[in-house]
Amino acid sequence: MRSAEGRDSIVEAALRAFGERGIEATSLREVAKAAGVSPALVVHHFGGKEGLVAAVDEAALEEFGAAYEDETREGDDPTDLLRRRSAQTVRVMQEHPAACAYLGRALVEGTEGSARLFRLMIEGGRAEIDALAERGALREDADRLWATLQHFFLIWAPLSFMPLLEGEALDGPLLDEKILNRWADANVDLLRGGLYR
Amino acid sequence: MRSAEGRDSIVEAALRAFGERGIEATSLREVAKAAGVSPALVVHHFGGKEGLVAAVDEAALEEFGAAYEDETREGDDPTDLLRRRSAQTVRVMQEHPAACAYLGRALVEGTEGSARLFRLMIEGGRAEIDALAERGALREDADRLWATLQHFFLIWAPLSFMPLLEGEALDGPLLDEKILNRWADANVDLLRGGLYR
DNA sequence: CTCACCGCTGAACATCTGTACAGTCCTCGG
DNA sequence: CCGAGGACTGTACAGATGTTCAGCGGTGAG
Repeated sequence: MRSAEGRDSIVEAALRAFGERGIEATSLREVAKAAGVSPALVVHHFGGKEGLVAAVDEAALEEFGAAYEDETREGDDPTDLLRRRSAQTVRVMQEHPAACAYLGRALVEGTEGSARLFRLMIEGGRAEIDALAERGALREDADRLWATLQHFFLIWAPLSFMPLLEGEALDGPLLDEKILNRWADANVDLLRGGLYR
Repeated sequence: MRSAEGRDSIVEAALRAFGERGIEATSLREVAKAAGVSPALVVHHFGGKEGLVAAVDEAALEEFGAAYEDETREGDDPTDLLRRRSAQTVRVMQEHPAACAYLGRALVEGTEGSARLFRLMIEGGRAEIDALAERGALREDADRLWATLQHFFLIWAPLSFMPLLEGEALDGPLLDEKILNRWADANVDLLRGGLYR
């Protein structure tokens, strides 16, 4: 049973195509052609486009989650935690550009997997904020729900707006190392001390 | 010539439908039915779907731009400027929910009008940041390009992620007054002083 | 060997999409 | 009154899309 060969190539091609052109905008036939496979095989393996999207969601989340292993060491000061999380995010995005691009799309197209990702990010982010708050590192008047969402926006909005950014504001690919680092530094600065006096 | 009647009802219906379900996901026939009009009339007036999207872009941008009149008075301190801009945004979003929802969608679906909106927001935001910097209100080490983009994300990401937010994180419509105010306050707090110590 | 199984395909199908076209109704300038 | 023009419609069409189905070929268990 070398079943996985065709299946995996389909998921891989779909991940890439969905991430680049959008999920709804990409047809089964395009995915099949990119995977070097007949459209019927996609249906055979996944039952239809809906099943394909679910499988791609699964694959992207798994890849992302595996890369985003928790490296937190308790006891560090909050600025370090922020910096470490930031560097981690940069690394994940660099090493898994296709999965990140796909998830950025999925978040605004509303797939089921993206809702799961959103819940995970929100719950994890909230927990971390609460932990920082207990250590007295958070402004005591902070709105924790919206603080969590702000973190989420600062991280994911660039991915969802990627075409716009790359076409109108940046001078290169968002997932380029230099740009990614500038972005991450700016986020840390904003979260730590704001922009204005 | 009461030409505008049918035309306007089509644009209005399209704005609403595109904002709710997405542009690509909404067919000409749905728009026509919602406007109480035949699909052929849409083609007659706009030449096709592409033309419709352009017209809706135009209408949304005009509505948004007209509502977002510049009320800046020079000489105020930066915190006031931030608060005023914030209140202004809340007001615009409350009073023009359909246009805002549409623009949020358009930004991630990449219509031509959305690119124009993006450029406007970026240029305007950048100019304001530069002005604040000249008055010494900006952190001197701030990355002004990304600071501009951060402003943009904090304002527009919630609109683009609206279904996700309302389904998973908020306990009501994003464009509700209370929620909108909490959001705006959180943004001002973050931009002024960051979240952490 | 053989037979069931499974990955895989080509062709066909119904449906939905955007669009074209011929023609109807109404209004308005002459 | 009349003719032109434009808002508007019903119908039809070509193409794309997701999906179905009968069948091919190779592989592994009995």
